Amino acid sequence: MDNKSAVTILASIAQEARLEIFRTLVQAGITGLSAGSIAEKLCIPNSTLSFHLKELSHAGLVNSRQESRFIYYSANYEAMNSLLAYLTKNCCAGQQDGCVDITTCEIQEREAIS
Amino acid sequence: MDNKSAVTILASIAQEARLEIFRTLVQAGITGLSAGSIAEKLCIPNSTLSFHLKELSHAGLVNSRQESRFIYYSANYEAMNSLLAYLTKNCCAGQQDGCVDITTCEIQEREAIS
DNA sequence: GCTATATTTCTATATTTATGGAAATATAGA
DNA sequence: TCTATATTTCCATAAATATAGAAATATAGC
Repeated sequence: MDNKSAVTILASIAQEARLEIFRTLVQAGITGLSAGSIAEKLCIPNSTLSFHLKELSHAGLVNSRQESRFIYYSANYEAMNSLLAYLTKNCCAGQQDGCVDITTCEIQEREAIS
Repeated sequence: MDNKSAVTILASIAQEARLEIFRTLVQAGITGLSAGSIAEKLCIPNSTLSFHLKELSHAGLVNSRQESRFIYYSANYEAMNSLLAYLTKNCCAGQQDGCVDITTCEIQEREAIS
């Protein structure tokens, strides 16, 4: 991850409609949702949604796959992961004085097991 | 955290100069850096830097404090934390199929102890 | 109060971005 | 091939954002 691609990714979700779309996809899981069902769920006109999905795809934050006449969009979790790691990289220069404490599902899972 | 404030925060770092400034502050720790030293370190004209710092402050991503003639800017780790939590909230609808795995310094610390 | 230093505000220009209707382009079943 | 459905592209307009020089505003030491 470098500055430019992080900016592209951040810009892709620095917009109300797109952030809503992205979070919907994050919650939808790897199967994702079709463009039409996103449009319906979030009340976004098709052409506008298409524009936003293109922005998200272009940034690499969402993946898409065709299935019959439908195109399914899904969150790219690896990209999200890389972005968050980039933002917090070398946080506090290695000191632990107030740093981020993110616990997402994989970590919750790991801790539940141990 | 809601959609609007997340967008404000994301927009504040969805710009090359500001992302660089923010990451510099994240790495600088709670003491932060003076406006002048940021300008010098990143080769950004004062007026431009001032504009960007205002954006970051307004979004709540950085704090500032006056110390003699200097103004020190520092990362707001709580705000960063909230943002990352918002982005990954209810990730994969509770399933663990490819989710984010962020481990920042507090977690590293906790794991090093245990 | 004067001077030097630190930072911000003002200003104008250039650039990028968001919106949604209408038309165009796929895809697949009959 | 015809038709219905799904999605994207085209387009024009409106709005927001980035840039940096010059001027203005703090702050502190003498």
